Amino acid sequence: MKKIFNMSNPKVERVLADLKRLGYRLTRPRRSVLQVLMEADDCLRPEEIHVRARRYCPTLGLVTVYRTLSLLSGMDHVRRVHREDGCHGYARTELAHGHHLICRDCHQVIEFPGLDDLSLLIDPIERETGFLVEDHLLELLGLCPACQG
Amino acid sequence: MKKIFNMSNPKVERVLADLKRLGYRLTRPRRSVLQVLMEADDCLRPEEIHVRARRYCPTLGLVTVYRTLSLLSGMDHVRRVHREDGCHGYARTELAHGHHLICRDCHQVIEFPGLDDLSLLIDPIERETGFLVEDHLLELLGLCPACQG
DNA sequence: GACATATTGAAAATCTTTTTCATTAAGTAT
DNA sequence: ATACTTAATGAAAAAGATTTTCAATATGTC
Repeated sequence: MKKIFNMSNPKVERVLADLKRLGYRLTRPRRSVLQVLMEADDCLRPEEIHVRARRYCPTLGLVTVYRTLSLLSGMDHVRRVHREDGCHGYARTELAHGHHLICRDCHQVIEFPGLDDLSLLIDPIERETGFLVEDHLLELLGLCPACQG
Repeated sequence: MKKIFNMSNPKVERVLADLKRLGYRLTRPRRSVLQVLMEADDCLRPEEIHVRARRYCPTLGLVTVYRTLSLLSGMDHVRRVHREDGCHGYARTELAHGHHLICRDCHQVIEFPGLDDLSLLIDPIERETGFLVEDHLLELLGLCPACQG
């Protein structure tokens, strides 16, 4: 297999292996999108991913970005994140655990970590509704420190 | 004031009073959108609101639906709800408190009530981040009882 | 290295939402 | 009631995001 660009990122490798396992081809466009997603520390819109990924694959089309995002989120390697402005951002699953602080003034989105255990909240709901809860999305809306002035 | 259509709904009346108080005109198109939102028990997409509201105002344009939704959500009488499919739904604020159970199989959205107090969760976050939290959106993703089979 | 076909990029189509602008109608004064 | 002022409306066009179509390309395999 020809080495296309530097791909020392183990997160990228892991997803590539999974794609291969499922019979998908490991193409240059897919690698480029994956590379961008795995090296990013925040969530990106498809257009932004397109711009960045062309560093690795200059012929990359926006359509392929959409298709790759759809594929990857189907496999839960990336996750689609709702944004206030109505369009979507994508982030690798580790990042997109669904905990956000969103400022209603400057619209910045801050991730906040360390809140994986919502079982106190979720357990009673599962009992009452019969729903099997697999994941959660929690967004807190308000004012960031800078916009409170 | 001429009675345009049956408007015994006190929720509608309350919002109309608020619109009036702020100097907005109580137009037939606005009444029709409001009527639909306040009689609905789930969240509706703008297109769906348009269809239903034309029962009350046959000349109603979709553009006005969008404008009215924007006005009403600015006043927090209705709230925009993110949907899996990428577009938005709107529901009166009581309904749209941001607590949803979403089934990944049949995509039904179930509201669950009675969870207004997330202060145990929110207080420490406010302390750590300096963020002022005004509202929250909590979505639980999983499988509804019917789709677990 | 050649082959079968999954994948791609470009263009066009779709769908949601916003903007523009001439027309209409709500609220107020007459 | 009638006239007046201007906020609000509807239609068309524009703008944006996303999907579909399809001929060309490149991957993994033989």
